[in-house]
Amino acid sequence: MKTSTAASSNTETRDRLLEAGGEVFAERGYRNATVREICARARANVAAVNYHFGDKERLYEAVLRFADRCSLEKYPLDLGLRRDATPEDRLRAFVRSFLLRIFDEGQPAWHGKLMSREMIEPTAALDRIVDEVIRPRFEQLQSIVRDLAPPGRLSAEQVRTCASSIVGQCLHYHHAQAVIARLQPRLEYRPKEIERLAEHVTAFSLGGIERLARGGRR
Amino acid sequence: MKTSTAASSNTETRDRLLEAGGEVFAERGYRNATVREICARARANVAAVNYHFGDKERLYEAVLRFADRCSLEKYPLDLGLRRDATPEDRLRAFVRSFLLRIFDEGQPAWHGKLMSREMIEPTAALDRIVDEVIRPRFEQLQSIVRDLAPPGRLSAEQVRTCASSIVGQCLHYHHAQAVIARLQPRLEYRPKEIERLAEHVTAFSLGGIERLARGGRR
DNA sequence: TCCCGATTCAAACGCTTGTTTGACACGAGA
DNA sequence: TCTCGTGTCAAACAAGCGTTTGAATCGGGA
Repeated sequence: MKTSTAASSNTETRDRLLEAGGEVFAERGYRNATVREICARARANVAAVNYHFGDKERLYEAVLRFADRCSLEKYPLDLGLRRDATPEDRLRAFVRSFLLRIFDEGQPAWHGKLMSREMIEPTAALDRIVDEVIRPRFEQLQSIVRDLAPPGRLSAEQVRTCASSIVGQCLHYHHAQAVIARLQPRLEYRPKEIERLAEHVTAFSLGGIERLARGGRR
Repeated sequence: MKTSTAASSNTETRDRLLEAGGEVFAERGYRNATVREICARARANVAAVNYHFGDKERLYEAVLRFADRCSLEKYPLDLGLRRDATPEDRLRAFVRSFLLRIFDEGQPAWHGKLMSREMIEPTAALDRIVDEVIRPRFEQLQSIVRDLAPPGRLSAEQVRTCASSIVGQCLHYHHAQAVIARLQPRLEYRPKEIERLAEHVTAFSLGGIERLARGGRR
């Protein structure tokens, strides 16, 4: 029966597997995550994944969809801005939201980490993720970039590479954490540092777009 | 005996293992690379790695050192510039060299790929790599950034984050290849495209530094 | 009370991994 | 010619992986 009974300790096993799966997949990536560790964290038997989801891959897909739902609630696509926000504010909000999602340690902390994992170590789920999650956000960023330059000053390719440059900067701080920590010890990613980072990436990118819109070499 | 004999088919097994190891480690990362595939590509027995290097990890270390040596020959630290090159030219040369190393398909094509792997999926070798390879290049980039702004206009932290932004942009095009290919089909990384990419990253970053050096928000 | 479907569990399966083993081949030095 | 060190090889090993199995457990409806 689906109704919660005394047999299941509070939350259903299925839900605990989704939660534990999110954690472990985000930490280790799909391939290096083990079903055994996920089940251990969910306080479930090794066979639980296969019983509830079929196999490891379909658990992963379920985790991704679950993460999407949670994340869209917490970080809506409109970034919580008013319709008449300036392009500059929209860029700032985009970058802030991006960084917060990646470094989030809160409830479903792992959505951003799962996405950034998937970008560098793709699985069979990548096609769907690109279509449903990444492309919409990327289009949104491109439209912000377009609005930041006088009309017609940036080619379609320039808009695209600018957007890539912005995304690349944000992801770098997460991917290369191990290296950055060694290059600059005693750096922590507390909320305050993330705000400074967001401010830096925003300003740096505004400068980059500005210069490209100015055209030519100098 | 070390002297080449009729028994070894042309190049020594040890050398072929280094070469094959470089390829496979660069393609799959340390963990997902298998000794069996490396040995197969090197046309050697499965036991060859353990005989010549002790274990997989020490083969990896040997591959890294080997790659370092090859790479330093092809891409010298001075970037082949004259002493009186402008900071702008030095940045352009740095970015170009960085991208070429990552996308290189030539002889020891895998040095850049190995480094970029190590940054996002560190192994026990990371500490040494940061000290001997990454930190020197990063200091070099920071000094370029400093020279691009009027003296005293950028804080030490700003110089550091600018350098990170530049590195992040370059690495992104490599790490996120799978996603970028889906966002923009029929994109190839031929030498010509890499030059355009280098020009973009350079210009974008010059704009970013410029704006930050100008100070304040706008 | 009995039975049934849903769920959990320990144990095992088949596979891949890195590593070890012992036999074998071969050129050089005595 | 015999011996020895170096290198190669097929085969096996132990450990870890995802998955399967068949029995045990439990509540609710007949």
